Amino acid sequence: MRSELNITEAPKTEIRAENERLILNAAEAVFAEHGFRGATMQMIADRAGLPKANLHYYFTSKEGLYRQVVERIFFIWLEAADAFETSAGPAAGLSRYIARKMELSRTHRHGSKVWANEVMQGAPLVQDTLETALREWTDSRISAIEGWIAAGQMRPVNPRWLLYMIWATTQHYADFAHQIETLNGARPLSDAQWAEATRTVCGIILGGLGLHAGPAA
Amino acid sequence: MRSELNITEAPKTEIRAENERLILNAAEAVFAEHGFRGATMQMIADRAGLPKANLHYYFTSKEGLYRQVVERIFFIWLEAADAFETSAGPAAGLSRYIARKMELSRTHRHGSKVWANEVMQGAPLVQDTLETALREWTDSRISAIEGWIAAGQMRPVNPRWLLYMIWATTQHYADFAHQIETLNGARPLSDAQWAEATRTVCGIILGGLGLHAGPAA
DNA sequence: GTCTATAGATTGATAGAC
DNA sequence: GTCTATCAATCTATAGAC
Repeated sequence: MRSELNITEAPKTEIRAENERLILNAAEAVFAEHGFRGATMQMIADRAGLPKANLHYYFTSKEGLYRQVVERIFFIWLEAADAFETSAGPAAGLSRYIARKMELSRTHRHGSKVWANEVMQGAPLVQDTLETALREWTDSRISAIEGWIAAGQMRPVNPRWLLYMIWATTQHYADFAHQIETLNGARPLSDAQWAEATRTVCGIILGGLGLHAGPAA
Repeated sequence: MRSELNITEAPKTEIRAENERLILNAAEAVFAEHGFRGATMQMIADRAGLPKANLHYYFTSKEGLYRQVVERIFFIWLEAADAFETSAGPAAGLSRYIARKMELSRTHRHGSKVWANEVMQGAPLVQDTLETALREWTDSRISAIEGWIAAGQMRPVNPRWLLYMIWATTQHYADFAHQIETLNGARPLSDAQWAEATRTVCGIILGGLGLHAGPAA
């Protein structure tokens, strides 16, 4: 007595995973452009190609959806943080980190904008993350840079302003992508332009620290 | 037959100017935090300490109010652009421009955020400004920098990525002020910290271009 | 799991007493 | 010039047929 149900394996779970991914991607794009309050569930639904009610079937509320978008971004940020490897010295460590962050600005533009929006609004959601995870990560890298300076491996600068400079410069290519593309004749940056921008950013910062630019990867 | 009216000179005009200023300042702060769609007239009214209806008495619509806020910011941006004086050579020209932009990030945080929000949303309002005024200004400074490079006054880099780097780094101190202050123990940067950050930014960029840092003013 | 219909709250904007 | 009351539109969220 075999029924016609269960023809595919775990159908409900697959549909759920696929739709959640669809909605999360749409939400990321809409939250990126309009911020939390400016975004509407209707915009997100339209972008996902689903009726508005389906969003509330998969996510409890607008804030719950936003929270998951922000969490996803934070894990991507954590992954990029690993590129800041301190064991190979300042030139290699900094240039790998800068290159990785430039890559993320190209591949995860929306995520960067959502983070920027969240911080500009006073971090109502990620305040504890700033105070714990980001603070610890920042302090540990500041110590590493101070070690390099003490060892005479780079010019003495306050590591904090150096880190902010790297964050600002790399994330600018995501957050201000529209301005950059407008000044580029309304076209996205080409592969060659991304590579040159990355090389220029690495070159100026490393040069400013008295280092020779390492391989941009 | 002297009436009790007209005791002060031009009372209506003074009241109008004062209230418009009050509303514009409140609107700039609210638009900075929430973007155009996320901001509400009620929030702006509360911040200005006025009933909501008064906003519509002085400004025709939410969009009209937003437009005036953005225009005010653009004039401030224009003023900063003048600090990029090319006649004194790269070290003086660039360091004065960087110092002026850092100063603006400190004194006009909200304006910078409104601009960032507007660009992140795809510049629905200032698109023509990007294509005309900003493009012309950028092209003229790129030419100036290319002149310095041709004269052997600085290391050869693509001037475009250099300009983006300066914009990104300086505006970061306004747009991400909340993150910076959180990492500073929930306190605003002191005078000394602002000065040191400005010196560090100038030092790294000028050093990366093979220049000696000029006076940070 | 999907989708139409709609409830309940909030929005931009205006009318009209003061 | 100020401010309460209110309208029409839009928002988040849910109910309930399919």
